Amino acid sequence: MARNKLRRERSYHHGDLPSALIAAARRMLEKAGPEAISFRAIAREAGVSQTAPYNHFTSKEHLLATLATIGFRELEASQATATRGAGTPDEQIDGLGRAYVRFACRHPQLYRLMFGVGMSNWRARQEVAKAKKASFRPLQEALAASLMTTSGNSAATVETAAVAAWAMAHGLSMLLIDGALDVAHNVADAERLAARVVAWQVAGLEAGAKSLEAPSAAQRRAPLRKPRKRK
Amino acid sequence: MARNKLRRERSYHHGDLPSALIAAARRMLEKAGPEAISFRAIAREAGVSQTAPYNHFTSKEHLLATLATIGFRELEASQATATRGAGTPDEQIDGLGRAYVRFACRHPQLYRLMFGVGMSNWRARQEVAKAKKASFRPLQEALAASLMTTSGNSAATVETAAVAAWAMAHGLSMLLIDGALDVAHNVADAERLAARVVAWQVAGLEAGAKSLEAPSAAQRRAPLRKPRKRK
DNA sequence: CGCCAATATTGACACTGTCAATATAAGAGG
DNA sequence: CCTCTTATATTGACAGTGTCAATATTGGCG
Repeated sequence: MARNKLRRERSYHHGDLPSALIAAARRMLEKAGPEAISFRAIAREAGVSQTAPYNHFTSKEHLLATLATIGFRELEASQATATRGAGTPDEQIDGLGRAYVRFACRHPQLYRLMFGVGMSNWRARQEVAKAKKASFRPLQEALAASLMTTSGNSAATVETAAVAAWAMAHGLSMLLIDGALDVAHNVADAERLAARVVAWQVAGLEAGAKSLEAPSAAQRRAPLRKPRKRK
Repeated sequence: MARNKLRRERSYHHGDLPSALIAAARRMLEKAGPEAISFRAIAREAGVSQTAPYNHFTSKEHLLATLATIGFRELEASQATATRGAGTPDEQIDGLGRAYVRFACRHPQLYRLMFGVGMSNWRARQEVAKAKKASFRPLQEALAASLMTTSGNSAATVETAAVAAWAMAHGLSMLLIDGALDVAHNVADAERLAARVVAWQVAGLEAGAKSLEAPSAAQRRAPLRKPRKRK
């Protein structure tokens, strides 16, 4: 095995088929959507014949999963740059949220793919899941920082806040991509709306935390863990 | 045309193929997922041969779109029953949000389909979009009621709140269905988490509204409509 | 150089969505 | 009752798909 050599320059039969394949896949993806993408067409686009890709990807699913993983890595990178140089945790959260939605709107088909791949293969699914969680971590951390500084909040509360933030960003992205919101027709509209929604979310952070910390009716109705049945 | 007669009982060749087809499609959907569903397999399941469905649906996409529309109608119905008898607007919002996520978790594949159908056909796409918006209206209205009673909020603020709420519910549903949240492994966990997140959201409503009404830094940075350029 | 393993191709199979041509039968009109 | 129209269902076909088995090619190591 001389994999390290293969990766360098165009040397073998094709040179670097894996990269060429995912590049082709990506190009076709943004053009025609995830459903219309065909393994054979990818191979054609890369200039090799139908079954050549099977030397590098075990299946079409595998290729798409790698592409999805790459997408998550890029999202993570864009999240990382969004926090760089930002000031207060709340400002960071604001920036992260806007950057998240912006990424989704800039690469709508890729974003769809990232959350749409149905992985029958266990290993591939796991890898995508890992990248997914990693891309979410920056927001999670900023949230934790914000909620820790304001007042002592339980880990469960912080976690709930993180889930809420992610759900918000993800849901908004999806609705925007789907064109379900007739408030936003173009990317600029989408970003403006995202900014408003994110600001909304940030403003409500403290109140939400307080409501969960001081067990209210809703909290009692739905604890994070089922309360031990008392005899 | 004697359509009204046809619809009654099993009379024609098959009886009521359209219903049988969507029933079959639905059955296979929840079992194997949206990607694995095949037009021919649906026909087989319904006991007719490959091309019989083309007398009732112009394409596979058309069939799936009608199924998605049905899904949205059911979601709308479940939302409607969730508000019935509830008290304050905030309690209604709480119930609506929980019911929304519950629906998604109970019919994960259908929910995926509802937001996943890529409609190349214009007419079908429009119909699905209409049902989609209708299913969202209950939450929208409860939100408007809540924000109107507490204090006079602008229409834009109410709209932003509605979008935020929908995004939250949708995003949380999607993340739960995808298994992206390792906090929730089963449906019960999911519902508990949903309740917490929704409660969070409701608690933050007022603060969010206030932040948007009193133009803050974020608001000035991102108005709903681009401010007229002043000379 | 010669060989081996990694890489690519060819051919095939079962499947898919969809179309054209054909067969069937239910209900309307005589 | 017997046609005839018209909606419905079937057969056969075509191009395209994902994937496998068998075969060919070729780069680099010994």
